Amino acid sequence: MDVLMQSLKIGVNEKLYIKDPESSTLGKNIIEHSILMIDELGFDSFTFKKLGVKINSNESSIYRYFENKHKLLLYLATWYWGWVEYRMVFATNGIDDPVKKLEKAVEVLTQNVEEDSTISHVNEVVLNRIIINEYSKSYLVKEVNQEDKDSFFIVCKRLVNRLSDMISAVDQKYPYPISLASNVMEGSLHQYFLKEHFPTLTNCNSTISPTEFFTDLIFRTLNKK
Amino acid sequence: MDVLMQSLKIGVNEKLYIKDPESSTLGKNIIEHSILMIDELGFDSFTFKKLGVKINSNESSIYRYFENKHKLLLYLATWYWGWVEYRMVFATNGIDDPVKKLEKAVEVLTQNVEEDSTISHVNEVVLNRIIINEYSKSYLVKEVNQEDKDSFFIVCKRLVNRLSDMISAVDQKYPYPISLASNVMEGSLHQYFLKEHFPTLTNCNSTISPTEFFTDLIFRTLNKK
DNA sequence: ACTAATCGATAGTAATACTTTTATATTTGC
DNA sequence: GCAAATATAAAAGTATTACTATCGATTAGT
Repeated sequence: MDVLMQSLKIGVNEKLYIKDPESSTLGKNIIEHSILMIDELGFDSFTFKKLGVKINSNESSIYRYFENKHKLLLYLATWYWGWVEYRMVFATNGIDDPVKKLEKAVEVLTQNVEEDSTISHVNEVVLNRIIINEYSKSYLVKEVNQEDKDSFFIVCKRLVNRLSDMISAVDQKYPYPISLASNVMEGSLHQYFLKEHFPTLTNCNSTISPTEFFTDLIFRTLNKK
Repeated sequence: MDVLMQSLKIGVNEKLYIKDPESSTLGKNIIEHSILMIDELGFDSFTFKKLGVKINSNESSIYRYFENKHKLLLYLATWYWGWVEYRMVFATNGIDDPVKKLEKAVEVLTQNVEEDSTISHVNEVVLNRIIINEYSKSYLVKEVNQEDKDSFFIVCKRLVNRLSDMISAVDQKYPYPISLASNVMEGSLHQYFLKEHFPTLTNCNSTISPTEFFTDLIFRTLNKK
């Protein structure tokens, strides 16, 4: 990953936290170890009490940063999509051919986060795993409409819109660009999940990647000029 | 819906319950009102205690039918997919043209459950809403591999395989039939969710249905003979 | 009429998801 | 370099959840 990334700070909606975790050592510790712990225990079994023990801090101190674990998950998800968006914009910037541009965008969005490109305290490889396993839980809640009004999903939405625009740039007549874009985003996470837990429900495996499947799907679907 | 449905009993894996809810009035009450209550409160806020109050029964009595609310959700989901599978097999049976057969299958799988075709105590319209909003939570858990071994997802898997076979029957050379099938199943739920809560992330609305989007997607993707 | 199964009621436990208070550090502003 | 402000740790407390266990009353089957 580019050196530029090391000084990059992904901006996250201020309503998602009480105190900015980037502003202190404890805050960064919370982020770093919550990622590892959610991955280890699963989001449902993860608690602030357990996290407090792990980082030698106190439950009540963590509550000064995040209202609850749901907000923390939203924070991590926003950070993740912000990071993906950055990489997507960076990777597609300057590509003039719409087909190649879309191809690159799909690649960034759907590719496996492999190399441990750890920026500071965020382990992106583990965070990617959390998004695959837990992201749906962040929006499949009764409060989703209010949370959308509070712009908690704005980064993810922007990303889908970017992809949709690139789809339309390839085929202006295609009638469902946004649905295709949201389908690729969500579907990609799902194919990774299937690959791991329900291998009989996907053709993706060690040789065929979700990127291949979705790239093929998109370009079969669109009429290239 | 066919009269035949009225006498139909959808079989559910016996490990999912302690006592068969179909075997008593209380059991049927649990099913009927848990569906309504999960829809109303969301799965996260739903508890056996609240359900007990609603049906004028006792928390501990409900525990005699289901180990916990997670198993109840798995039960409802299995019932739902069994019901969809039945309708899909019924609707596609006897269609010889692979294209028409696939078209029909996609229609059944992705169509909105509208008419209140209430079989006995199960309200399928509301159950469909629950599946859209909560189904992911039934498998996005740490125990998923063990639960898969216990065959909790067998009905859903069979359904995806049926669709995959119909895809291959249309285009034997298409390399990702299972991924396409699982993508349609999961993606369809997701497009309904977006339509309801994130309308800017989907082209589906009151005039364009998820069925249209996915039918179009599949037939653009496949080479018909 | 007897037996087994079913159910409701009550009580109890351990864990969760917080909130509040207080004492102690640490930082920073001057 | 010191006072004031801020941050953190520790402890205690509350309401709710997710169960488990026990017991007596009712009902159902034979």
